[in-house]
Amino acid sequence: MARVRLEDVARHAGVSMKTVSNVVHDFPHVSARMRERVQAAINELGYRPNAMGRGLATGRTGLLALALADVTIPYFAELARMVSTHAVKRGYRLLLEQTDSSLEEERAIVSASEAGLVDGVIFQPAAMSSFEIAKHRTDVPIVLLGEGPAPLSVDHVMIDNVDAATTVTRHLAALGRTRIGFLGHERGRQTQTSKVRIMGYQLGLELEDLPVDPSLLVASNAISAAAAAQALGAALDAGLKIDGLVCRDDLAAIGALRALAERGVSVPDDVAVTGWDDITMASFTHPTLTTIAADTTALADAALDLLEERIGGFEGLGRHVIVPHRLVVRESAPSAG
Amino acid sequence: MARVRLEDVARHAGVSMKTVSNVVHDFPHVSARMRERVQAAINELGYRPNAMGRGLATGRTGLLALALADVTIPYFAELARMVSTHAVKRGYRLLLEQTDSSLEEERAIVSASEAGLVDGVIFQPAAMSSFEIAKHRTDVPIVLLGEGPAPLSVDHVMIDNVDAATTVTRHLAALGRTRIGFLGHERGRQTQTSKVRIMGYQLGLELEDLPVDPSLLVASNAISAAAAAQALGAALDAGLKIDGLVCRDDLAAIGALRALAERGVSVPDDVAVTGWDDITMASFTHPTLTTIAADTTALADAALDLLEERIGGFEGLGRHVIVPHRLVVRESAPSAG
DNA sequence: CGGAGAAGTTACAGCGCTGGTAAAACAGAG
DNA sequence: CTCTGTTTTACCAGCGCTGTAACTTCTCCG
Repeated sequence: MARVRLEDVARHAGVSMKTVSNVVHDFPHVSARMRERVQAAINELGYRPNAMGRGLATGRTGLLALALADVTIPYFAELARMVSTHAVKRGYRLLLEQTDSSLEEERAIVSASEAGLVDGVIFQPAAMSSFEIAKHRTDVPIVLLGEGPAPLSVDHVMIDNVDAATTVTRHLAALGRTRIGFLGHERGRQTQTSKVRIMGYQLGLELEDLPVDPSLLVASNAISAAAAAQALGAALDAGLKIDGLVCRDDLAAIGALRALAERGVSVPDDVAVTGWDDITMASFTHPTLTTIAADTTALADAALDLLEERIGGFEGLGRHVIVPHRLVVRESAPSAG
Repeated sequence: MARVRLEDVARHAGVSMKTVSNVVHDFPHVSARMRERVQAAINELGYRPNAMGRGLATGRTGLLALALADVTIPYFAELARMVSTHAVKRGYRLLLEQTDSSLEEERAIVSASEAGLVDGVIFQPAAMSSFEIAKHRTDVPIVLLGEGPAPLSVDHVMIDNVDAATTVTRHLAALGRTRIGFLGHERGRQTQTSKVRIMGYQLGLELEDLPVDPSLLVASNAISAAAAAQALGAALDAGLKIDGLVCRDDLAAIGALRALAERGVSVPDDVAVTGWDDITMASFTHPTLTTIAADTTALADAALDLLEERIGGFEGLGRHVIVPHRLVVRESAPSAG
């Protein structure tokens, strides 16, 4: 089973390499008889085109990189699935890169120490600033995802986080909640995601004439249910009084449910809770989670659209695409009335 | 910012291409002065080695494919994370391929219509039989994951599923449960995973002198909490009586918790429930899940070890590696006594 | 101070494929 | 039966890099 090359097929079929190449790619201007003859040779020899050879010759690899913090974060897993599925439909395959939100890893993604491997990059930054992205960026086409900063020259797809956070906060207010907390942002330096969501939360409070009280903000040590449960538990034990809770993401909300349950606090009666992302699990928590759902299909599609245009040679300024989101109401914060 | 090639650097530094290549790869036998001079040229020109070129020349790409059904299934997400992390440590990057358990997609993975793109494949089959794998397989190094069938010629890493299922079943029996059900296998044609877990479940029942009753097996329409909840709910409503429940995986267990909660059945008092996989969420369900935890670090490492040997040229028969697992006891099925 | 051996550097031939273009084959018209 | 116009096929030059082997320059010892 030695490696079979294009040339071997050509010789075997008694035609030129280019003709075989044309057959492989289903190019026009190949007579039916010729096509048949070549195909027979291909099958007979078990020929498999070599992606590297083609890649070198065409300058394309058909690979896209998807860079995100951690695939085990359910939202990212769902994002990866969406992007992968849609990418495959468009003839690309997906390279998975995890950054663990580390600045160093993110820099490596953006500055692409190796050229030619991927045709484009879809990147959800967590640590890098807009300035850093602009500074380290090479000329590999890239599309940014999420609420992070985007340099003017880079395409960007996101949902309107401030609006969503405002919506969710007002939803709690409509339930008559007046001491509405926020859970799950980072202690210390915050990701842009946390910042804009807190911004929307505050705006919601203001619109409802509720006091904005910094002591209602409960930071967490990590993006995980465990860290959120621990953080909220500690805050409650220290005397925090709330009757509503906006969580930065569903994982934080799940942690909150746990911390509240352990302390005999009823959800939603004593405290109404909302999540963010509408991960699959949000329908299976106890109680089920009211949450913000981004349209991830539209997100993946938009990102790929922009990226393909860049790959195709578009060189204009960065485009910013806002993708729809909606509030999914479940048990943890039911509708008013 | 035109593309800079190795040759450009060589010319700029006044040396041969090979010397530049040696510097890039930190090869020995390059004098410090030379190294410095070349490095300066590299920096000055902003040279990035081209992966395709190197790939063609060396026959290696540094890419591995990880093929699994669906990354949004939490166990697979955790697997992907592990494999990716360990692969990166070894100098590889990971291509993510989702098969959705479809026979066609799985065949495409195994028969690799394109050569040269990945150095090896790690594949968790769901639909393909051992015979099919052997039949479609090309000579790309491959390692199989999971309890599925493996042809004699192919390497394989798994945990001892029968033993684990027996353990978990006996754990429930030790709690005094006598009507122990099984939830979450496929309706109709079952995956090998389901088969071996049911096998271990039955063995456990037999060892405990409990009756093996087919009506205690509750099949589900999909690997998801929703499908499992629906299936168990229907069974309960139809009169199924159980006091213990072995679930095929944590998702099924989460669905079971939901179905039971909705019917006012207390877990673990009325029904003790166990999951499988120890996904992160298993610590945050209500109640928390007793479950089987595979050593995924060992799994990823073993798979990569085998694969690297194959990539290195090993051509012996398929090796089978069993990786450890353990029972993690939490609230849904606490320890006896 | 000459020569053997080590250290450092270079030239060159591909790796497998495709794009552009030249050449050949063929068909139709006069 | 020749000539033009079109379709089909073949040739060639790389794409960017590395492995091999050969060459040049040092270094050290007798």
